[in-house]
Amino acid sequence: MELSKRYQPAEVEARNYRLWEEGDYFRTSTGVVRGTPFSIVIPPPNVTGRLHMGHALNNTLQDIVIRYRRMRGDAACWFPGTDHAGIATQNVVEKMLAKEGTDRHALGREAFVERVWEWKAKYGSEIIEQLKALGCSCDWSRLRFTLDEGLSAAVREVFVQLYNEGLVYRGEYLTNWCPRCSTALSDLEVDHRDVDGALYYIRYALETGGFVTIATTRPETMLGDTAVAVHPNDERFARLIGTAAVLPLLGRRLPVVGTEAVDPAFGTGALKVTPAHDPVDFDIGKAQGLDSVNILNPDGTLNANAGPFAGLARDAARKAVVERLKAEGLLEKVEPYRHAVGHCDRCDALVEPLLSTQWFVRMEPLARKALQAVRDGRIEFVPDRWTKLYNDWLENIRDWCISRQLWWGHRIPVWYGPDERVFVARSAEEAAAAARAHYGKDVALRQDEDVLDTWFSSWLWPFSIMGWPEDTDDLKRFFPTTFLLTGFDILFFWVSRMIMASLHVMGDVPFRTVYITPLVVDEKNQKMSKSKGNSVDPIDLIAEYGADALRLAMAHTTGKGRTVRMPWSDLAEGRNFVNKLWNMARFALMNLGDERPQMPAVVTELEDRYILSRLSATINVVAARLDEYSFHLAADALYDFTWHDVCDWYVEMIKPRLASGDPAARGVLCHVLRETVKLLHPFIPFVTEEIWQVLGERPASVCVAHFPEAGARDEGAEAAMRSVREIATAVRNLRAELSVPAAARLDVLVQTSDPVLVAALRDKTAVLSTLCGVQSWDAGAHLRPAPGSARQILTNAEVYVPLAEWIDVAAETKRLRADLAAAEAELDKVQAKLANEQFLARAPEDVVAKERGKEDEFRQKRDRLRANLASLGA
RNA sequence: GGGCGAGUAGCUCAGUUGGGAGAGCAUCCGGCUUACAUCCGGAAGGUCGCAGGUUCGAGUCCUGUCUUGCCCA
Repeated sequence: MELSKRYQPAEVEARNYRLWEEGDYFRTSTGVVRGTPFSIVIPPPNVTGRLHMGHALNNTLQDIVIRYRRMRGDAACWFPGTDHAGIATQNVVEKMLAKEGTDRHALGREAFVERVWEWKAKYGSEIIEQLKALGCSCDWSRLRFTLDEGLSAAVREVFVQLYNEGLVYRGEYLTNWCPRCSTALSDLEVDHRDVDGALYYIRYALETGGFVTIATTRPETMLGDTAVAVHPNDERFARLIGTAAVLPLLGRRLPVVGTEAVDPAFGTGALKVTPAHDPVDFDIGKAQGLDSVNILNPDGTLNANAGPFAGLARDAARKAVVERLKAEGLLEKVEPYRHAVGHCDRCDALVEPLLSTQWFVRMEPLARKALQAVRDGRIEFVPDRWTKLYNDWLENIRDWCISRQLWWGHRIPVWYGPDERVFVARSAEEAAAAARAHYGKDVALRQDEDVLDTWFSSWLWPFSIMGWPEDTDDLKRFFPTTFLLTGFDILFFWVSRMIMASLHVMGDVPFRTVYITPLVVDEKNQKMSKSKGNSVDPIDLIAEYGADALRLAMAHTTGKGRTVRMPWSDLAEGRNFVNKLWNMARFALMNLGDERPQMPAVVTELEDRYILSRLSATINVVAARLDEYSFHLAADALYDFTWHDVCDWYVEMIKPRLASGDPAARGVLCHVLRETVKLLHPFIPFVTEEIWQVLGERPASVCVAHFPEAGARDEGAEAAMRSVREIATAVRNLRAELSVPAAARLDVLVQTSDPVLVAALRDKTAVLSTLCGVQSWDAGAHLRPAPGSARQILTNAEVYVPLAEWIDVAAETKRLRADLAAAEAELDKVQAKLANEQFLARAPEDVVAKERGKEDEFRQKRDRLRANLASLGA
């Protein structure tokens, strides 16, 4: 058998993913009912997207869970798919058109949408391929896209249902408008950031004479002012209420109104009111019955209402307005001012509050059910601190603006009659029929031009992906899903909304457990993003370290914090670990040849008993940690077991037995390798599959093998091994401290009254000799060290090595004195505790007993050290 | 302004109901020992941010405070 000395991930990964696909192992049948259903729906990545570190993290963890469940015998199904991502995708294709020197308007709607589909056909599967490169074991036969016909039908169905229930409505409200994307946005899609701006103080003449000064951060919006507001209790201004001011530059008459919405402490205490362009002003306008003057075109330039400023872009308009005010002596002063400004989530353009007619979802009734589902435990967040954020958001929820002035997405299923009467229907035919019934004849209907917010399809994902509104086998079997894993950045966007939609539409939760992953950040704790230039391409990492290494790094860094640092050192560590495992397998196979020996009927050798006990312990730990989604702890346990227990001690200890062809050692080694490979498979699927294939095990792929079952622990063997390891370490330590040449063979004398240790040492003499470079051992209760022996004092034993030629008595004395000081300090601590009557009275018995045990140990060690110092003449 | 994280070895972080401070990397020393130098053996390194409190006992619980990050307004 020819196995490379170093593990070569690239070739192995491609070959084994092919093996999985050809074996159809990830496909979960609905026909044959086997195992408990365990389902996950993938957070659908954007079709335009490429894999980023967040995906690498999330999908690794999901894959670990699903592979683990599959091996446990559950009917594990991971539903994959992609999201049409309205704005993002449209932006990408528009950019492409711009390069061609054209734009979507020149193309027209139909041709444009056609182009996007072409684009999707060409590039939309890239991210799927990248998920495969990561090793994701999704059931690809169930791959869906949010714009598929079935999922679109779900969108229309829900829209119609909610409309009929009065939960979807149309109205003219102030919405967030992105002039660059030229569409309305929901509140969630606006990113508020503090920016350095200015506060402009502007004088508004009063009809009664004099003027009032107002302060604003957006002077150009004055063109849309329809009032001036002051606080009714503000002595400075109260008398003005009921009078009027004159809007500078345009001369519009502005009533002065009183409202408690004004903060007298901000600016001058007088507020300009622009109902069409500010949320606070909008509310004031409604309450006071003020006019609204919209001064913006959809592209962000000023419209005819801006008078002489019409046609200017926003920033140009601001400059022009400020210049004119200055020229007319109406600009009192300008102060630097830092304030939060809304930016478009997608393109980073400044968002404008704009009065427009949009479709909304009434959220409060949906939110109530969603809160209840988490409150009564039908849905659980891990870590559970996210519950609070979820509750806070839902308790203060605002209606959701769902219409988007885009072409790429689900067209709003609303048709208008000649008299603008609204027909909400699942299809044009259904709308036409409704219109016919209403008008008594066929009329031409016009469908709403807008599309729905992408999230309006994503929030149906857990059931639309299973074929709803059809009544499918998948829905019966896998809905509600078991587990959802995603980042906290879409807790509101997606997770909460799925819960709301599912409870309302399906009458059940969409999933039972939500695991919220940390966010991957860079060395400076900054969020990774392409625009910042600090993002890392996981595909590059896979090329450099291998997919398994990346996965192990992801699992290993995932604690319970809110962020994880880009795990550079874990990547190398993961690569090394995979290579270590690979070489362990290589070594085993070199020894086993073509045989796959059985375990011995009775396991007698200490190290065999030990490794089997450790294997059982590790199986239990890994299963328990995975069941509670503590990925890092599971990874730690695997790492320790494989590297230290198996490679460092077990394999080293059985080398002599393997050399002599001992069947027990061969059988146990084969068993341990097989079980370790299965145990590791969910984390590092590629290398474990490769080893599985070389082993020629059944079943034909490790991904459908049974997860290991823990046997009984053997505490005696574990304890004996601990002692033996301690002795070996003591000898090695002496060699290193005294710079004994590697080739020198030592004679070692272990004085101990522990019969188990004596027996173990006598039993393992040969092995220990190899491990520590020893030629002769003597162990017993009443041994006397030869003069000039170096010594290591352990709790239950003294290790003596005659090393007259390397020993420096002064140095030896110094070392022992340091050990003595440490032992005495520990003893003092324990004795102080035991002298404390409160402690004896109040601490639990087992704790007191443990302290007494420690006192005994430390005293023994101290006495041994004192005696040894005395014998050195110190 | 409100909320939520994080502050433990030089670095990155573990530390599961309060009961002997850990790992990896980096450093230093010694080794190409026949699976692996992506390796093996050994060592050094910490008043657990600070100040109080609860407790027989606090890295762990409570209060305050500082530093830092994120979310919401």
